[in-house]
Amino acid sequence: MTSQISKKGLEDFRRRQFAGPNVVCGSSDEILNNTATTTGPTKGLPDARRVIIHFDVDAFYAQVEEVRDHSLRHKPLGITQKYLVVTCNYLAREAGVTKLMAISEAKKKCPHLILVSGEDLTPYREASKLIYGALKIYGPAEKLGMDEVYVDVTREVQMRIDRGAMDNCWHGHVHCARNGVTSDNIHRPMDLRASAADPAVSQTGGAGAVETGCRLRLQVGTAIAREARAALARCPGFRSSAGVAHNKLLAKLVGGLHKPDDQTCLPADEASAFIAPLPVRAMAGVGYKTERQLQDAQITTVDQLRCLPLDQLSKLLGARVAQFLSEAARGRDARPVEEKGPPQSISVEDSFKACSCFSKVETVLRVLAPDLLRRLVQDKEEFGRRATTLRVTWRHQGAKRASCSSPMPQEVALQGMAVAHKVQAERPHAAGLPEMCSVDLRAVPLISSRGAHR
DNA sequence: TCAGGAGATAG
DNA sequence: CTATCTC
Ligand SMILES: Nc1ccn([C@H]2C[C@H](O)[C@@H](COP(=O)(O)OP(=O)(O)OP(=O)(O)O)O2)c(=O)n1
Repeated sequence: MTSQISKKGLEDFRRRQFAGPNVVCGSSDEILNNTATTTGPTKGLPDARRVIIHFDVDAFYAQVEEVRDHSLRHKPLGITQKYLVVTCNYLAREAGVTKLMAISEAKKKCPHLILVSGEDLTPYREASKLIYGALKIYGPAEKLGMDEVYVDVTREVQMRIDRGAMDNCWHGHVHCARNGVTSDNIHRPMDLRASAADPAVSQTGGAGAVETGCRLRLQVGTAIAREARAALARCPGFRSSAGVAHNKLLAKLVGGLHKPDDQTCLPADEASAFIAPLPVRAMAGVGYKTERQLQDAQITTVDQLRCLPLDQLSKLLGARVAQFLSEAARGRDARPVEEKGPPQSISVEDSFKACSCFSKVETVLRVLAPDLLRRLVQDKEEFGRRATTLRVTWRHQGAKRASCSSPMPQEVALQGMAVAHKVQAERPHAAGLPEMCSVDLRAVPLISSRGAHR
């Protein structure tokens, strides 16, 4: 009910500043005290010894289009899918356009907004590969979606320290929790921004005291992040933001604080005060449902989460989520950076004005099926894999999605139609019944066929 | 979740 | 298969 981070008014403005580190409980140095160890590439190292960088390309689709067509640069640009501006460049954002805004609204905010269709994701997938390739040279890398990459640079950091290849400089911003953070879009509390910096406490890089131990490791991490972002800007040609911290959770949380085209480091002793005032929804993993459940228990911020005993949290959210959140609320996150390899499924989907006539569904399937098959052929050429199962998912207006699977058929479109007919036959034919408004074809799992590669 | 489109993972 | 979450 109350205390939505999305409410209006003064009280909310204050809350939206997430600034006051009025930590209710928990010490301020959980991370340094943490003795948990991780598995994977840096297995055996205490959490605080890792150096993790989270990279996020700014306004990804928009930058891809700007690189493809230089005439789009220096103009407000929106990328569309159906009637949505799915993302836009930062010139458009200055004019008030936001991610996932309706085209009509975006045009009102910014009449000169240039629109480019982003319905074909192929160029973005290609760009994504280049980005990943450029970043993975710094250490084990994990791709999240198309434009984000975690890199565990612990070894690279250690190597530089061993060689004495340090410059004793902090690169980019070093976050100070006293400066607080906000969210520029009230509907997106996960997109954090640093509040106006207090010059007395803010730090924007440069040299200072000679650092040692964990601080030195992070400092070297900021040099690596700067180099990597410079490389990205030169070769594939994308500006990006980055977060440098001791684990994935914190690196991602601070990574966007000085977006666009800048980086932020979070020293271990700032972590607790930094996350305490954040809304729980800011943490990746806390979505719509979890936020609501926590709200029902009067929990909206991370420090409130800290105060709830684990067993009570488990009853609310289940043991797994509770365990993760309990750690996360204290700034701890032992999840390793994992190299995932190629995707395990390929899907194509289209939505349309609700329609029960089969001709529409058939028309859509006759486009989707060849699209899917093309991508499967490409995947086979690239990775020597094939799919065993076809899953058809559909949605009726106002209803939840439903799906059914079958062995991968010869004729994908025909299988889709068969499913559509079966679904229709099983529905009562009452007038005014909601009609189908989206279909999705998914090939899964993608497994190596014998004699592949090589 | 008001939308579009893709992918992962838990139960 | 469904629910939830992510970008
Ligand atoms: N619900 C979503 C979220 C993201 N994307 C796509 C469009 C984005 O360009 C890309 C990356 O998502 P981000 O959330 O990182 O957003 P941007 O990179 O566009 O902008 P920002 O500079 O805020 O990171 O993924 C999408 O299609 N649908």
